[in-house]
Amino acid sequence: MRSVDAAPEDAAEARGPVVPAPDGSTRGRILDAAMRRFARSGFDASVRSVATDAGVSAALVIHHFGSKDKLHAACDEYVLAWIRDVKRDSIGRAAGGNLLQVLSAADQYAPLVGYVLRSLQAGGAVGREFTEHMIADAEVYTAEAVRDGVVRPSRDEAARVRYLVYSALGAMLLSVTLDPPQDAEDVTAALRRFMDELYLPMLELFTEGFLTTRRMLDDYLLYVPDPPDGAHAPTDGTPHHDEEEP
Amino acid sequence: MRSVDAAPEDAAEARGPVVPAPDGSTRGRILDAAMRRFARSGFDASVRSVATDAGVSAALVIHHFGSKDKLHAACDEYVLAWIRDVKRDSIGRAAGGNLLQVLSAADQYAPLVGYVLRSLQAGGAVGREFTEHMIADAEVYTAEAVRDGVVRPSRDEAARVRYLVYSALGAMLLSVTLDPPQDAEDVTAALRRFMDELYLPMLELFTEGFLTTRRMLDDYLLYVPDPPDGAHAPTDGTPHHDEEEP
DNA sequence: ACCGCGACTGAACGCGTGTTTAGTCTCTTG
DNA sequence: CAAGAGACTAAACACGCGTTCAGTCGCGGT
Repeated sequence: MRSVDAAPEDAAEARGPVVPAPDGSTRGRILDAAMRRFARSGFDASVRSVATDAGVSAALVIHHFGSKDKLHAACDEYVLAWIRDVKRDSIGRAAGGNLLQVLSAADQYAPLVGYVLRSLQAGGAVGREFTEHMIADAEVYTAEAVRDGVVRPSRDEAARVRYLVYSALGAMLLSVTLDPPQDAEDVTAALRRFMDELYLPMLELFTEGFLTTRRMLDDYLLYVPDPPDGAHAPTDGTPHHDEEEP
Repeated sequence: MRSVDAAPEDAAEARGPVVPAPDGSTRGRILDAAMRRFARSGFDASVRSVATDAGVSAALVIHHFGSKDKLHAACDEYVLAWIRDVKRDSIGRAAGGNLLQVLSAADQYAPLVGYVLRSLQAGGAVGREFTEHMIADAEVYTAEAVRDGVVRPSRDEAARVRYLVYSALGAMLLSVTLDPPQDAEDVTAALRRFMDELYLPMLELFTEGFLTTRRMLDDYLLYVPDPPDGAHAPTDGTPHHDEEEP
């Protein structure tokens, strides 16, 4: 039931889905249409609209999925399975915590990306789970990077990872929300444009930092003595109030 | 149906109290109720619900504002005027680009904060304008800070400011979206909690950076020769290629 | 050949929505 | 006082929504 369906897909639809493709069944067609419609128009899209997209009646959608909520849940599951597949197929490339970037690089994943963003926007299950997965992955990768000496250790690794993921994801979400692609079509292009613009300042910040003085950090460490992880005491950065600076 | 532009509006706007409080008029009460309802329940809240909140009939809401869209627009204007007031009264404190933090410190601004977040979430006019104002302010403040030597200069100041604002705002938005306060009431508490958790990694990143090596930045600068601001050449860092690690 | 069953549909139901209508009440004004 | 104007409301209207209903079609099993 994977990608066995070959003939009709190739001709009609531009590219056969690489991954958990809906089988040829009508139910699968409806599920796929629903996922794309939700990605494009948000979860307020009507059942009738996805029915039209799938070329069936609205009643049939309910017949197969029971209710709109269950259709939504089925889409969530479908998308999560798809994401799991993509991640398994591209381990390493999706490192660094920028899975969305990897996804937006290939247009075939456009509906996936759109769906994830819609779910993040609406606070749905997919958004939550996607975020937590990214945090979990990023924890592993940054731990490796710290061990290899290419990333500085943090006084609270978990908090840092969470901060980084929230910042990156949130910035993307905000960008496409405030300045949505007028084609309402591919968010991937918008995401790429966003990253082209903002990659340099991110890199700058990551390698050179932002502040020239340690004062704010030291003051904070003095004020709040113990971060959750007691392993790294604030003793490594000797808190003294002076500006070490050229 | 014509009564949209009324006289009392002029009076209220001209006086401009500390907070653009709604005058005693029924119209003002409706406007205030609508703003709070939209902040709490999003812009899908029904006209009838804000009418109930204001203690009037739904028809009267339409009678005073013409339509739901115009009510929404009036709320936007109302909130923007309020924000302008707050900013004028707390110049300096709202520096650094963390106006939302300042706002969430005082519970009296809870509906304001909620409204702004809802507008950011929905991509509304208030969200857009709020973001652009924050970027404009942050540009001024970081320019000062760079001149004073407490913040490192950037190869593209405008892009950096935009990146910082989008990251900060986006992270907050994502946080309250994915993990909304179950009371559906004060987002300010959620925002404070969010900042308590993530202030340390932010400070760490800003003073110490994230990467230990300049390789990624130098590679990028080599690959993309000229950032919009041609002032700072990438000559300061010597790019060298050794082993590869993302 | 018949039966049954699932896919499938057009039409309708019930509900909530934004908005309109017609009317009442209260005040101001000539 | 009469008349008008505006604040205000209950009721209704038109519409889109998710869902249900009754029925048709086609196909596999006995």
